[in-house]
Amino acid sequence: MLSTVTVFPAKPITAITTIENPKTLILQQCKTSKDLNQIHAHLIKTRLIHNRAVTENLLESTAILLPNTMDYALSIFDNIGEPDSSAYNVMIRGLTYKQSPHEAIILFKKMLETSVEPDEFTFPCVLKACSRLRALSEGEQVHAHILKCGFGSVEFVENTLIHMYANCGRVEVARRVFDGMSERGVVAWNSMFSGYMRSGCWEEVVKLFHRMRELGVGFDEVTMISVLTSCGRLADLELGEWINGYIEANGIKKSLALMTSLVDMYAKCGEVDTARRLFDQMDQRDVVAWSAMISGFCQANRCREALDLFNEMQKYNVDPNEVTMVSVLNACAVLGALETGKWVHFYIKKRKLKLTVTLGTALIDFYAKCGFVDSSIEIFSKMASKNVFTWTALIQGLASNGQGKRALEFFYLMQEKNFEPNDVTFIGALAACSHAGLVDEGRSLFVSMSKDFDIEPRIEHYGCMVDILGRAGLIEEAYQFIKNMPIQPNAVVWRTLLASCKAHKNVKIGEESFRRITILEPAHSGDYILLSNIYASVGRCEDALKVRRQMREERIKKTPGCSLIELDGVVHEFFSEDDGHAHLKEIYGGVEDMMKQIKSAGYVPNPADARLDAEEDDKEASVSHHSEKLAIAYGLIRTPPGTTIRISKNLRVCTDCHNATKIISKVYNREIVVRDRNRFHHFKEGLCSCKDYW
DNA sequence: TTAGGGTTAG
Repeated sequence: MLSTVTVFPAKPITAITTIENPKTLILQQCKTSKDLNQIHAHLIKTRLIHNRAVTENLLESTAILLPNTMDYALSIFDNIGEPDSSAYNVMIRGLTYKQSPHEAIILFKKMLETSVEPDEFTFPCVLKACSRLRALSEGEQVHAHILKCGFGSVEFVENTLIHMYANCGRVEVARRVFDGMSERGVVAWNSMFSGYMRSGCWEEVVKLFHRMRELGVGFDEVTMISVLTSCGRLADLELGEWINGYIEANGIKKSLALMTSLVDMYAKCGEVDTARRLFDQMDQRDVVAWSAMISGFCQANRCREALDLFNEMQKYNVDPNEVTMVSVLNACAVLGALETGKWVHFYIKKRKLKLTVTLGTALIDFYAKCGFVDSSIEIFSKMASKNVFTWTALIQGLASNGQGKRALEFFYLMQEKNFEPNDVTFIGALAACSHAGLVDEGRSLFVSMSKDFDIEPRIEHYGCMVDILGRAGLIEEAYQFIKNMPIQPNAVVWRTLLASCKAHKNVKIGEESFRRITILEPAHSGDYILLSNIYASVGRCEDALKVRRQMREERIKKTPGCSLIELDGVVHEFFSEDDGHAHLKEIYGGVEDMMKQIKSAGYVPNPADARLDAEEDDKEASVSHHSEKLAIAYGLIRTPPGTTIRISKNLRVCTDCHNATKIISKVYNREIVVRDRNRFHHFKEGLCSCKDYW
């Protein structure tokens, strides 16, 4: 402190003994560079600066202990006549952590050039610099020096080598170093775990942990955190619970990080309620803990609870960060919670959160899933760094918003920019072809993915191809394509063909597709309806009704239909026959009345549904649910001008909502967004901007 | 020197 410094010159020369002891050094008490200046001046005046121990302590204080004094440290260093390895170590360490790992490596080179022998403390510092820069070739050269200097068996050095190789993406080399160690402490094991985790080799973590246990090596909290994280990724509940049991049995204190890994493990293993119980038990919860729980709900497809928890987090005054927002945006995208998502975007800008690759990608995905693909493109163009996920999210977003050609433009552009498409990118590109009706392009992409990109087509890719051919009306070709598939077609593939048969009125192949579906899995209600609609579309109304009757006789369970409507930033879920939102109906009038109004506005259900309407007792297969949704939408449309009505539907084929939205638009002449599974349709004046429509 | 939460499809 300054008071100490002011009395310092008055002290007799015996003060040197204090100064020479690095641990009790006054220098360490410096808080600002001004304090440092005064001491430095005094050292020069008293010639103590020529004492090596004193100078090195001054250097350590400047380079490591104080912030923003690296340039000062460099000037001191440059004035040391012949710096020894300790002086170099201090500077390399300081540069690595505070200023520039790059300069740290340059300094290490200078050290070798001036023939200063590195010691065992030099290498961990310089390796850390290589790690931070992911400078593999420099790291390898340092490794060579380590061997040359005979420090290859120093555990401390070996641990850092493992870390360096793993961080540079060479986890297999890290493993070789690990295997070659004569003695492995728990840190070596933990470094290896962390290396595998960084490369996403979760199985290897678990395997290595079992090996650790076989060898009877003791493990610590860091080990458990790594293993729990891996259990979550692998959905290995058994091992996760074993660790939890171990913690309980040994009375280990659960730190914040350990608790968070437990919450994360349970949530990722599907035990979200257990995770929530643990989360509620935590006596302190930081942003990581909250984020883990929020993402847990998202991954369990409980997005409403994710958003509720996000609101609760704000009540606890915990500030969300980039990672939190990724999960929140994910939930908003699934729920179609446009207002909430927009608020998140606003918050990111206001709080100047870093637009990381992941966060940017989540934003792109969110806007695209809500049908605002222009906002997706805007974010995409603003992102400083992108990866294959970013490009894929945009391509998929464009494809599912009816902009197939534009999606393909980005698909080719990404390759020009040297981003290699992956298997998911191809799903997006093939979907783009299917929506844009680009059959030949789809065919050649399908061939190219295995030939040029070495990606083995999976069932999803085959499904996309069937969709491309089927939508284009090439039903027979699509059928032959399925029959010639080298892998077993699943119900989804046949269902895709069935839907094409409905669109193109192909009874024969439609019947065959339906038969195949029933062999593979019990047919869904939607399959019966598709088949029934195929019959109805060619005028075979008796057969259409027969299918509906069969459906009822076989008691085919219909998944409860669900609509999501966002009103004033709150997402309301409506289930078929559910009366939970009676208050909304009260506000906007009775459902029955609305039905009448909709019908009087000219709603004409398609022929098969019209017949079903007549069958009063057939509630399961009736159109009433869908009409109810429309009625609610009809009510909500009386919100102020400019309000976008957002209906999300999961069950019906688009023809229904197409008819329906026509009516609403006709009456109110407003833009309406209708969501069909993961695709949004914008309707203006009754016309959908998305050309991809059954 | 080691440790907790995140993105594309289906």
